[in-house]
Amino acid sequence: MPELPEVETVVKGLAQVMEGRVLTNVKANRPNLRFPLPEGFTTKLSGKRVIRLSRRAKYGLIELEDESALLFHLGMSGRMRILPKDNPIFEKHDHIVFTTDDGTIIAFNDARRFGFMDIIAKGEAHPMLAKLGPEPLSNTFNGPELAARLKGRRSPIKSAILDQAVVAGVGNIYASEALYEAGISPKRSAHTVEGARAERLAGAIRAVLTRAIAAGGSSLKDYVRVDGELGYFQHQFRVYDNEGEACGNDGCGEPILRIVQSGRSTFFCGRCQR
DNA sequence: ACCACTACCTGAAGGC
DNA sequence: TGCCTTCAGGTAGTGG
Repeated sequence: MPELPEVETVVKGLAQVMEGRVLTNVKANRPNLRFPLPEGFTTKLSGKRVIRLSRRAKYGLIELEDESALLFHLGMSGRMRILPKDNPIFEKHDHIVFTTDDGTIIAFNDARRFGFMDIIAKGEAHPMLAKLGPEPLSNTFNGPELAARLKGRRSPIKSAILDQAVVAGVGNIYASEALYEAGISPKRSAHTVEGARAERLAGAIRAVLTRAIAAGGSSLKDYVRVDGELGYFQHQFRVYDNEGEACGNDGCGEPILRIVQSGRSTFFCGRCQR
């Protein structure tokens, strides 16, 4: 589920309850998520003060006072839940539980366990962050930057923008949404997206992600829902999961199509996207 | 280097 | 009611 906007919303929500607080207790209810938890996971975190929360691509970072950091990825089904202090109710798949010095309990819940966590030591770079492409919301991300990374690629553009080395943080939903907004067919060969077309796609990626983050921030009270769920809000998708619905572009109305590319669903308008 | 495919794991939804 | 199949928003690893 979580793509860049969801992770951003989760990070903002976690910041509200974690920043400046000490992790008085960290509990792992199992030894592994997608990967084994690192040696000494809970003891390396316990007693440390959280300095700030940040995000890179779809990764969240909990930065600690000793300049180490907890890196987390939500995978497909990962959620962060802030439990009510007076009556914390745990659920199935609450794998990692954090307690802060003001008694707040945060549970990482992940049914499918495609998510993972790791600890980055002071001064080290994490290998999973090393290969990432540009942040789509940074001011260095633009048409020429995108075109340069698509150069020589013969795969469909939809598959190419799912590659985190091309642009970091776009997932299956926003790939379809951005291509629709840019009027580019998901089947178009990636290397033909250059010049004005690449500029349009870079702008569409930025716009779609920005809108999704805004929807998270405005429909959640400061990113934390009353039930404690972070980052999951009502999306308004224009094509994703809308197979057969009428295209909403002025004067179109063609049914939205669904195809499979690299084993993943793609939704698009066969008339508006070329 | 690139690209398609598989594996990882659980749960929800649909067909019968 | 239950059994079976298919699908799900991610990414590392493999082999062509």
